[in-house]
Amino acid sequence: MPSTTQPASAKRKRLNPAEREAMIVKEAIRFFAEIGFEGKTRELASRIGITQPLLYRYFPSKESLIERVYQEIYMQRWNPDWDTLIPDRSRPLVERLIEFYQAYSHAVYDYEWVRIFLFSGLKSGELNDRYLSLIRDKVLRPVCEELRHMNKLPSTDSIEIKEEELELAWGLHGMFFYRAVRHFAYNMPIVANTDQAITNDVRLFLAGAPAVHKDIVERAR
Amino acid sequence: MPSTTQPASAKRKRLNPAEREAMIVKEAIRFFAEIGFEGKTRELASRIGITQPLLYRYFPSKESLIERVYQEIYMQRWNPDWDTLIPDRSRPLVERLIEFYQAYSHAVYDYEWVRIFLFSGLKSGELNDRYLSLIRDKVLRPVCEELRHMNKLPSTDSIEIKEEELELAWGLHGMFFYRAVRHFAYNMPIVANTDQAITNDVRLFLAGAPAVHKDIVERAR
DNA sequence: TACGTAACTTATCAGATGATAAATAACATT
DNA sequence: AATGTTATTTATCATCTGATAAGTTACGTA
Repeated sequence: MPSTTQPASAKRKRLNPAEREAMIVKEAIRFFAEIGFEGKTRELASRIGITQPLLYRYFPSKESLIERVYQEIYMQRWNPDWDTLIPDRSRPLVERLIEFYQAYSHAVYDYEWVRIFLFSGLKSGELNDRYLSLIRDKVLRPVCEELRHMNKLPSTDSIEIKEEELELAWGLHGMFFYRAVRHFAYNMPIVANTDQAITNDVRLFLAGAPAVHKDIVERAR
Repeated sequence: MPSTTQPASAKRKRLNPAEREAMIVKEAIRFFAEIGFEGKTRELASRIGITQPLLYRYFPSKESLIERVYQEIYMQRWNPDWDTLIPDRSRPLVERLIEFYQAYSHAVYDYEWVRIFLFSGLKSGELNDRYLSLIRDKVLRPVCEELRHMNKLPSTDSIEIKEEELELAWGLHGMFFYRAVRHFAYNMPIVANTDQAITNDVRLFLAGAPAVHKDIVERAR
C-alpha cells in the first residue's frame, strides 16, 4: 500500500518549474509505458516523489498529461537524414536498407516508444495514423520504387504502386517491428545481435522480392 | 451516461445458468477486446442487458472473469491437423507453408483474438509465453528444419537450430502477424486479398532464405 | 535577517468502482 | 391456481480516483 505522503527523510525540495515539469513528463512516459494509460495519478506522483495534487499545477488534467506524453514520444523519432538515404542510387540497395533499418532500430527498439505506441493504438489509433503515414511515405513507398528499379520493372510514374506491392514492403517492416513487439510487449528475450538480425532480414527480403514482385506489378494492369 | 437500470420495455428474463454464463463470457470477450481489461463491470453488464451485481453470481470477481476470457480465447486456436502439415515432405515446402499460414490466418486474423493477445501481453505476458512456445515448437522450428532440408544444409540433429536461424523464421511470422496488428490494433484497412498477401510473403521468404541461411548455419560452428 | 512569492503539501470533495446483502419476480412443479 | 426455487434486481458499502481549495514552507531578494 503506497502512501500518499513522503518519507520523512526526503525533505521538501523546490525545483524551478521547467525542471519539475521535465521530471514529471519523463516519469509519466515511463509510468504509462509500463502500466498503460489507466495508471493512477497517485501512483505516478509517488514514483516522482511528489504529491498527487502537484501534478495539477503543471497539467490541468490527466488527459492533458497523456497528450504531452504522446507529443514527447512521437517527436524526433525521425532523423531527416533518412529522407535521402533510401533513394540514393549511388549505393547498392541492400547497403542502404541495412543502414536505414539499423539506424532506425536505434531510435525505435525502445521500451517506452514501442509500448506507448501499442497502447495508443489499442486505445484510439488516432495518433498512430499520422506516424504510419510517415512510414508509408518515407520508407515503404521509396522501398517499392527502389525495388522496381532493381528488378527492372516499370517506374512508379508509369504504373502506380499497387496495394499488394506496398503490402510486400509492409512485410519487411513487419519482420523489423514484430521483433520489438515480441521483446517489449510479450517480454521475450531479444536476439543477441540485433544488427545481424536486421542484416539477415534485409538480405532475405531483397533476395526474395524478385520472385514475387514482377507478378504483382503485372497483375496491376 | 449509461444507466444501471434496464429500459422498461425490456422485461426481466430468466435464463438457465449455462446460457447466461455463455452470454456473459461472449460479451466479456468482445468488451475487453475493445476497451482493455480496465473496462468497468457496470458498462459490461449494461451491454449484456443485465445488472452489474448479476455478474457476481456467475463469477466471484472481475479477475476471475478475465481469467475465463483468457481461457476461452486461447482454447482451440490450434488445429491438430497443422502438426503434420509443415513437416510433410511429400509436397513442396512453398505449398505447405502457404496452406498453413492461410489456414492459420482464418483462426487468428480476428479482432478479439489479436487485441486480447496484445492487451494480455502488455499487462503481464504470462499467458503469451505459453502460446508463443507453441508457435516456436510447432511452426518456427519445423520451418527451420524444412529450410535446412530445402537448402541442402546439415540436419538439425547434427547442428542444432541457432538463435539467429530461429530469428529468421520469426521474420516470416512477423510479416504475417504484423498485418493483424496493423489492422486490429492500429485500425488500418486490411489488404484486399489476404490469401494473396500471405502467398506473396511465403514465396518471398522461401526465395530469399537461401541467400542468408547458409551463412547463418556456418556461423554456428 | 526580514519578507514576499510561489512551489509544494494537507485536507477534502464528488463521482466512480468492485463487491455484498436483501428484496423481487419468473418459471417449473404440483 | 398455489407454491417453492432461484435467477435477477434494487439498495448500499468501502474504497478508489481525478480534481480543487486552502494552508505551509523553501528560497530569492532587499
